Amino acid sequence: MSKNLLIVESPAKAKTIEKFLGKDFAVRSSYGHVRDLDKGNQAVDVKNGFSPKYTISPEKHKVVKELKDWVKKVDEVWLATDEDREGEAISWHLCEVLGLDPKSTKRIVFREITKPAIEKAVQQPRTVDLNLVNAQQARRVLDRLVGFELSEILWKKVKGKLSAGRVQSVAVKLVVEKEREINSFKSEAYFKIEALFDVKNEQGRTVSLKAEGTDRIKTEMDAETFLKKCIGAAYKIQSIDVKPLKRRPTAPFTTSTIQQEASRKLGFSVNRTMVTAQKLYEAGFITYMRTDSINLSETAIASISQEIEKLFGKKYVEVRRFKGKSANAQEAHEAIRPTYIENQTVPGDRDEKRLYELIWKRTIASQMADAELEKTVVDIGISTQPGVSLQAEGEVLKFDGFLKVYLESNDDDEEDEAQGVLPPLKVGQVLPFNQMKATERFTRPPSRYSEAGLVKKLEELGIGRPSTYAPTISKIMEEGRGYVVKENRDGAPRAFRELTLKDAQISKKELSEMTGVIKGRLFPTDMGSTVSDFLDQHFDKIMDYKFTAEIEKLFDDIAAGSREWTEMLGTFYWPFHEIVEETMANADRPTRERILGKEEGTGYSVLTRMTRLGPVVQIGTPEELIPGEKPRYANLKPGQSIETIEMEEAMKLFELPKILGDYRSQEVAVGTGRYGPYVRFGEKFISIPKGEDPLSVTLERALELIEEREKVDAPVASYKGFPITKGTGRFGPFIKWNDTFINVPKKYNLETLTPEEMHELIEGKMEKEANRYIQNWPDEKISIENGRWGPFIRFKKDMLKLPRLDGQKMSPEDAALLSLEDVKKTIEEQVPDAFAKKAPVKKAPAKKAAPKAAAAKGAKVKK
DNA sequence: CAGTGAGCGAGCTTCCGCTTGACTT
Repeated sequence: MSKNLLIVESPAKAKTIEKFLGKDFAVRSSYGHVRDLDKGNQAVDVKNGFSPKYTISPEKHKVVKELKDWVKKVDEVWLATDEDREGEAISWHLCEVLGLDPKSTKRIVFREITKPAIEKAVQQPRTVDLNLVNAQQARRVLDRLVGFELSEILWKKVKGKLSAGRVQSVAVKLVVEKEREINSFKSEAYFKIEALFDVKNEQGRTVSLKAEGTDRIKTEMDAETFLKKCIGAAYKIQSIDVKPLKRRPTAPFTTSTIQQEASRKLGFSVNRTMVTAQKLYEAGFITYMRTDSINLSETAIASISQEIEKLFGKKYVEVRRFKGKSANAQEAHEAIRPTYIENQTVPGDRDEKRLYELIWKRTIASQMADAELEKTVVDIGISTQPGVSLQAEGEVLKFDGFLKVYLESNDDDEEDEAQGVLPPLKVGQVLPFNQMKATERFTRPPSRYSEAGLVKKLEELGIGRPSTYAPTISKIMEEGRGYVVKENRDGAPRAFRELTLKDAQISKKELSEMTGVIKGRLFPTDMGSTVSDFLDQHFDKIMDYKFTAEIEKLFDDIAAGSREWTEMLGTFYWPFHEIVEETMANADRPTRERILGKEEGTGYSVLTRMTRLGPVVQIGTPEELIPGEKPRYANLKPGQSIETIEMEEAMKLFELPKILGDYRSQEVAVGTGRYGPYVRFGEKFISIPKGEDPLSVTLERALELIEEREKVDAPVASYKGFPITKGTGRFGPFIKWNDTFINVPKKYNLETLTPEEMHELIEGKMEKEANRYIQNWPDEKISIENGRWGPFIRFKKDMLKLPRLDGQKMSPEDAALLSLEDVKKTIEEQVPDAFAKKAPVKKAPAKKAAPKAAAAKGAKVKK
């Protein structure tokens, strides 16, 4: 029987430490916080010194019970939660819950999970630092008060279920402000000079030497003048400047930097990065992944150096100890690194392998020598234009150092052409001219945040913690909340001019390039900018980027014992609360009206407006309309914003949907919906091909589309009673059966496909999915399938349980016999409203008001 | 894949930080 119980936060950590400490210690985990403020609105008694009401989190009851049992069994309990504010609080909450005395229970800390570090920690126990605990309580209570009171204002003034908080609201504001910066950015055109000379290289072959003008030229006329002056000029090398250059590796990963690099190099979302890292951590391959520290343990540094020496040789080793510089770092852990640096790869899925490789390389590189380069700048004079020169640049890698394994990538895809080696050149050398170009370029607006880019910015501002970066990003993009959306945008072609001087002739060309292609960047929605502006207007202090940093200083004072936590809360809360009350009572609902113009014919105003249901364009105001007439509304389409939409675009929203006519006594209409422009034929929707303007679709064209579709939908054969259809889609020719698309391999001809061949294809596909397929109801998106643990119901994208037979799980055979009705009933038990076409809107007449409700009604005073 | 759009009504929603839950492809 163990004499000691040691409690840490993470179960994976517990496992490792148990090995280090031997059989006198049982090591268990708290799984993070075990208690939190009560869920409801009464958890903080503001009038009573902000006294907080804590409860054990429902999902932690089991953990707490197990820990209690352990406490009874052992002689001594050691609290070994993380060495930061939250960790200290967890220890204190554990004392409270487990009935331990915080003044005498042993508290130990270590920043690295290594045997010496833990043995040393056990030699130096202290007790729980109540000042630090109070700093955490202040943080927790402040976040609750700010979050709930701001959210409640939004419910009243904007829309229910919205949320606001110290972290998320600032994150949204960053995205909103970036968008405004981009919208107000005026791109300027300029001309860039690039000349090519014919020079001999070391092997005597003629190669091109590229040189660029040092200044931007403003207009086409100036560019032409420049080129004209160059006709017949001599180009002589005036100077050659050779400079040694060093590049040093970046620090090992933190949560924020791994998110950025995995985003740039692997295209991972921050969530995918964290999920993958968690798996690697649980498997014991990497150290803890939620960290703000760039520090490596001494044992790690030693083994990394050894590994580098083994792999690349001694001269590649350079021991580095990185110093943290992030605003709000608490550094309770190490940087993210492989636990065993000898493992260059690990088992696991593709994501795990790739992320691990990235971590391994970054860690190795961080302890490697600088890369040494030699940068050459050649200055070339133009005989006809004294004072003006061209520059050629070259870079030679003298020693690769850490570049042997790792190069950090850049977020902004600036044209960072690799500069190569220059041919041999001498000062005074005259260069044979080949050609010169003046190309039109454009200044670029700032780029929108990627998920990881936003995390980086938040970290710089000291807002949020490693464990919350990914959840915060998800939160502001959440369905229903939708302050921010991640989007791709197709680019648009842009014309640019190019002037070329060759053989003493100047020629002009107009070319085209794609511009504005966007992949996975964050855009604010109109709800996002509305809420952000509203909060900014009334709560500028909390929306200030410096707010967190300022209160962090006060939390530090509390932690140092020089400030009382409830006093700090009082100083903050009461003025804040006064603004809350004032805003609740008097602030206008933000409608964000913007007049776009007058409608032709009626003369009614056309304006944008924010409604409870989202952003709209409205025609006609109550003052203009004749009594009984209602304003007309149109919803904005994805990608449009009430902030930027203009008259012409706005009026188009009212042109669709449009009825084109009748065909076979069914209505034919054209419109544009959530999934893009469509032609509707009776109940059937047919997508209009990409690039075709729905407004230009005539009845004739619509019938074409309908017939095309009918050809695809017309059954050409059947299998097991279900029709087979065929067509050509995005991925080539297919046949479709029972809602399943089956690709037609090249050896078949789609046109002449026989029913037998189709059956062959279907059976082939089914064989592949034999394990999955049992029964399928195509129209209902319901199927019964066979999973690893037996049969289950797939309903849309959900996987649901099957009913039990005599308390037993159903066999696949039994499951296959179920009728659609039985299955639907089972689904309804698990997913309420699963088959409700539309939620019943009309409610039963209001119940008699309960006395309490009546009192509340009377108490509410309208401004 | 359209229509709703104001405000009320009754009772719901909401914060930030720590952790890993878990029955399925």
